[in-house]
Amino acid sequence: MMIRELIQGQEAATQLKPLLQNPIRVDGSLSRVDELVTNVLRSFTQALSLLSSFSYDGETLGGDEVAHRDLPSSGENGLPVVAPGNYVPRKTAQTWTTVSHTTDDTHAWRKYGQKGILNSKFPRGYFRCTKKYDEGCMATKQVQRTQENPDMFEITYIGIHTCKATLLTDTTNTNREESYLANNKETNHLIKQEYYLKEESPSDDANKVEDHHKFYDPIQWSDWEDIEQSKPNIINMPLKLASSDNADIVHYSYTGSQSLDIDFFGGFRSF
DNA sequence: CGTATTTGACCTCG
DNA sequence: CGAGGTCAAATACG
Repeated sequence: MMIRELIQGQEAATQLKPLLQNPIRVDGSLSRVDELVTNVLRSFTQALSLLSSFSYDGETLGGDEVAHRDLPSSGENGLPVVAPGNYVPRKTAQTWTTVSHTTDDTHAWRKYGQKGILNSKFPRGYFRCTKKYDEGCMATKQVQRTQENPDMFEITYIGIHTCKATLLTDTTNTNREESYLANNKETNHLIKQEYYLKEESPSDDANKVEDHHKFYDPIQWSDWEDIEQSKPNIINMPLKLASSDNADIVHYSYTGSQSLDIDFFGGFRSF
């Protein structure tokens, strides 16, 4: 699978090269370039993800079973130690946490577990990307209601999405988790209604794209610029949803794969 | 009837 | 051993 990804990326880059060398741009070549660049990036991301997590479930790389125990954990700089003849299971997944009043984030998640957490009032829900088996996307998230403010969720994202972005698509299955994690179902119901209302509100075609953008991505692009270089891929950062009455996206933290820790607070206000 | 959720058992790691 | 994470059979959903 990893080889396939790399070959795809190589092919895209091969097709890209003449397009960039040719000074004469025929129409449509720009979007073609964009498409190819996207493919190249996607292939790299996917391949890297596979590389760093391939023995996570023991079934990748030809299904050779790799024992999880009795292996060196990890060397300095967090990189896996590769013993001769051994593939070392390593989960060096990027992780970031947000606190928000919604759990929606435009990706399709599937719940696979829930646990009571010691000293925590509320259970923690475990979600994986619905495309785990279609596209091998290993992204995961954990959702837990905060003690202090029960209608806020602390959401921890683990691993980047390697599946095709589901931005601006299907929203029917993505927020069911709310109903379950909810103490106050009415509140979530209201939020959900607002969510749909806003989504359907664009008046005319001219404003449609911008309306969507404003709604789905109320965090301004520039807010992320400072940490741009530390992130694996801006596409994979959580896109937040916020209703216009609330400015409650409170806290972001990010942990890169090279033990680069960033922790900062933002008071992002959504118009 | 296919897909998502629920939930207790199971697994892993400290 | 126990806390947290995952699996999977049963069940609910649409």
